[in-house]
Amino acid sequence: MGLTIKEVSEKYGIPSETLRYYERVGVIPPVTRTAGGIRDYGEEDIAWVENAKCMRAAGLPIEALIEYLKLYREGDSTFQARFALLSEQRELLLAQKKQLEETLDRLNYKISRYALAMETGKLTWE
Amino acid sequence: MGLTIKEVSEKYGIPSETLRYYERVGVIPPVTRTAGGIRDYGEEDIAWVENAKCMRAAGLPIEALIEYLKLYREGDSTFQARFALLSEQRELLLAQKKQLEETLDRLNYKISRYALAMETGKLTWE
DNA sequence: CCTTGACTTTGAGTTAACTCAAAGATATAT
DNA sequence: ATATATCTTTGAGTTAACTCAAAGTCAAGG
Repeated sequence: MGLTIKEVSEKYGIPSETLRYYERVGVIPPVTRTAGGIRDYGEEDIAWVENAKCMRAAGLPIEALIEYLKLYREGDSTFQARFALLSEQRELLLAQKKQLEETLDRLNYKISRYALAMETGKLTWE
Repeated sequence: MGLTIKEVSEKYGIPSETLRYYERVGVIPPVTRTAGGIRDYGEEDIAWVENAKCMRAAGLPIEALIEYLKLYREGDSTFQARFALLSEQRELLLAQKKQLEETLDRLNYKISRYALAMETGKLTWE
């Protein structure tokens, strides 16, 4: 009654191969199966997929996701380790964001100069 | 009177191999040389290195930098093309920034839940 | 029943951006 | 003069994260 792999693939724009790959290497837990052994993505499964998609889109390495899932499956004794893992990744993202902003500033400056240059026909300094 | 490749490498934390690679593929223009043919990075050369470092740190593809330099060396007739190129890259960075913020939100939420869980000993919902 | 899609395993291929190595020739600093 | 750094070219190796293909089996919908 859940979604097939194809449906999940289309809904989230993730190739079926990648979904299987994520499951195989442990980015997401084993997906619920039908009696016949076919993947039948339930709400939980989909939440994991969604999460993986979000984290990957921001550039978290697959290794971090794999490690997180591993800890998750080990139970409550890994709260601290999971907390540390997520905190570390947050630091990395914050650094990345800062870098992005720096680069955007530089890009904006250049772009504004080109806008001007295109009016006057020449770059006014540099 | 400028800097040697080693000095630039150390100053910017970019391996010498990468500096030569950037020059070879056209991420930066040919570097000034001594009479003996050894690279002698002047202010301009260094400005290009700095720029490449910044852009790469934000994830701009090398291809974009190569294309930019190619246009740059073609002269004033490419203002518009350069403007377009930079604008496109800016759009990509803005999208990336948005994604980063989304992911940070999700990460912060999770982290706060773990902080709570570590006090109380269990995850309070999910 | 038949077609279409899903399943598995295995292994190779791809892309970006380096990164390293080898070889032999010069150059520079002490 | 000598030790250390640079130079060139060429080509192979690396890493991450997929991506594709082959081969053969199985399941589900009409």
